[in-house]
Amino acid sequence: MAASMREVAALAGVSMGTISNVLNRPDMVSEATRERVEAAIAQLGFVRNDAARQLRAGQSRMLAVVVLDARNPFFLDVAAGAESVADANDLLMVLVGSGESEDRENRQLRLLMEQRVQGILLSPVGENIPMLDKLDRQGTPVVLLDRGSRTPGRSSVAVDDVHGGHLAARHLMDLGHRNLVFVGGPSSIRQVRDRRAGALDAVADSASTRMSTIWSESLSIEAGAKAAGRILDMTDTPPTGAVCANDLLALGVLQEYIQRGLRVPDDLAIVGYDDIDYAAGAAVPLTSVSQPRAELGHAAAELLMEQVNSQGHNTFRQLTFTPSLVVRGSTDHGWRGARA
Amino acid sequence: MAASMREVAALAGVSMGTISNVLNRPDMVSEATRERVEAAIAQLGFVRNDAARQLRAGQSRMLAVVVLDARNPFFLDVAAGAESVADANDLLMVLVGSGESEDRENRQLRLLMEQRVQGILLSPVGENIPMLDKLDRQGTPVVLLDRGSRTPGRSSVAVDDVHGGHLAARHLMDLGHRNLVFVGGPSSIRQVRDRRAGALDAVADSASTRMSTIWSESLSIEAGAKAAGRILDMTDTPPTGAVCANDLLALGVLQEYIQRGLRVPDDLAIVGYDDIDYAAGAAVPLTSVSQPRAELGHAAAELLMEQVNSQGHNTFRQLTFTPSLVVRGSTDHGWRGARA
DNA sequence: CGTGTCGATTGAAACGGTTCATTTTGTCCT
DNA sequence: AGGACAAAATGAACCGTTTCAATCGACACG
Repeated sequence: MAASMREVAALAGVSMGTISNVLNRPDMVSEATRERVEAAIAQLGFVRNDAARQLRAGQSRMLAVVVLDARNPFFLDVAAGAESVADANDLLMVLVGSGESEDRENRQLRLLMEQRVQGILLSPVGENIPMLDKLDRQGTPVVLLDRGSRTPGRSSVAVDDVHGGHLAARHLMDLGHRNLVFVGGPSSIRQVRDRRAGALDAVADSASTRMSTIWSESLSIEAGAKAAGRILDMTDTPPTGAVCANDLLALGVLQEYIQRGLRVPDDLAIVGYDDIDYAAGAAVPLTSVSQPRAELGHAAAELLMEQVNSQGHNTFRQLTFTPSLVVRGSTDHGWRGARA
Repeated sequence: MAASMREVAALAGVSMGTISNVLNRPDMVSEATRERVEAAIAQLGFVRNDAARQLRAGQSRMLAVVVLDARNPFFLDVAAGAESVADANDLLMVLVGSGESEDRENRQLRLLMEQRVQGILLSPVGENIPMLDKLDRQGTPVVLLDRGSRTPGRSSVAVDDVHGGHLAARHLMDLGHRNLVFVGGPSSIRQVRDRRAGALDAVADSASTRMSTIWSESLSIEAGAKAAGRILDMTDTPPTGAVCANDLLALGVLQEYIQRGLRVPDDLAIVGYDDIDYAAGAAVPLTSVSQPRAELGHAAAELLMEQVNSQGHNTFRQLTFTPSLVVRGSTDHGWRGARA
């Protein structure tokens, strides 16, 4: 059913080599021949078989982004950043979600390895990834996303989560809050630990400021709503400001407060993390620590292409981005947002 | 660098055919040989080259989902439904976002065609897709997502948007609203037109009910906020209920109302469409028309596998799902949601 | 001891492109 | 007309796997 190069060659009355030249180095072919070949291609509806091409070339024209949670808007924005690089190199960028399961992640990485993808941008589920060794032996470049890598033989792109946590807590302290609470979890996630550490660090600057921690089960809206209930139970020293490990948690806390007729930021000032689009769109727009999402993806993809192109003597690099704070209504009572 | 089957065969002291059998039909080889081969595979870190495999087999082990907007939670849920089918068939499901650009869609479809993917689930940007002809000629199965197809020679999975629109308007009418407004756009999008038509149909049942339309530029939160301003400008016959073409618009309207100190549903009852997770998480949880998102993806993937497996005499089918209404606080004042 | 059977293994031919050394064609100059 | 040289086109080897007819070895039976 699918026409092959051989048939195109027969129809156009040329050799297969010429067809290949028309496809890959058009200027090496005379005008007349090229037109004849192109007509034949159109007539037969020929589509180049990339399997055969990559069998010879040794690698495919795909770049894969494997993320922890394909539904988290943060990762989607990161992927969008990577896509611009893929476009520029005429590669197909493909998004694969591991759905927080290590088994799935392994299976998907295996399949991608078998595809001989050009490279993988990986935001891993767990701390140590046995599959990485296999990928290395196989020669598939990998760049770690959103996680600093300790090993020098690997490129990674990350955001300084400690600094981000610091910014969030500092902002609340600058507004006069002296009794803070950190909402996040599970503690097995590195990002959560780092952000908390940063906040604690900021709090340590002021002798009069305290920060407690509420460990949530996950990083979802529901977990945030539950956490709000536990904040309200802290009647002896009620917090006036909350630092949340991500925006979904923050949205959950916000929702629960409003549901109970309380006011934000009057009763509780809330800072989120990631600055996802839904943060600005909340009923009380969320102050959030903003990560350069697209730039993150872009930089990671660039590092990947660097590895792809520098066969042999790779230069690995660890990039760290700096987050910034976006102030909105959930902390600043007088805030009037600019509307796009 | 990457070990090939030939090397494994040499190390294990068997022929390539045997290696292939160990990989694909393990029970055809003797225990002793299999163990020897497996040891060799492990030692060399051999990974099967799918390019060569698919060159022989004629198709790859990938299934692609190409969606209009990879950031819309609705499509992500649909993709998750399709993924379960991919898993069951040991296929790699891959998500590709066309970012609402027809050029990109074309480019990506071309690259996928070259990959000889098993099939494509497509939620197209425009109304007519020239690339479909090429895919057909090439023999790549395609199932249209979220859009009924008029042509009998093609499978599709869609939701009855007219019915959904009807449900939304009917619900508001049942609550006593007699002055409605539909918010949606651009009108070039089929889903928007169908949902509006359904709502108009419901309104036609009651002589005392009216519905006007506000055409928005896009289906985003920002567009919803703008639309809210225009609703508030309708001072002669102020609407008391709004039917929105999707949840993002509804969230925008909601946000703007609350921002201005108005109350939902008291000042305006709002119905959204899609029932994305953020709908339930809004400050005033959104009543929404719920589509069976995961089932949609699941069914579409099943239809695709059907086409893949029934070489030759394909039986195409057009499936239509029925949406349902989920009532929450944005229309029902007395609503007290169950919290998970 | 020959013969038949059956499971395990082999070896070589595909699959559809790309590549590159080689041959053919075309042009220009003397 | 002949020779030199560049441009254009050729054709066969190669990439790594799968497949299948052919072969091998072991064992049972007459």
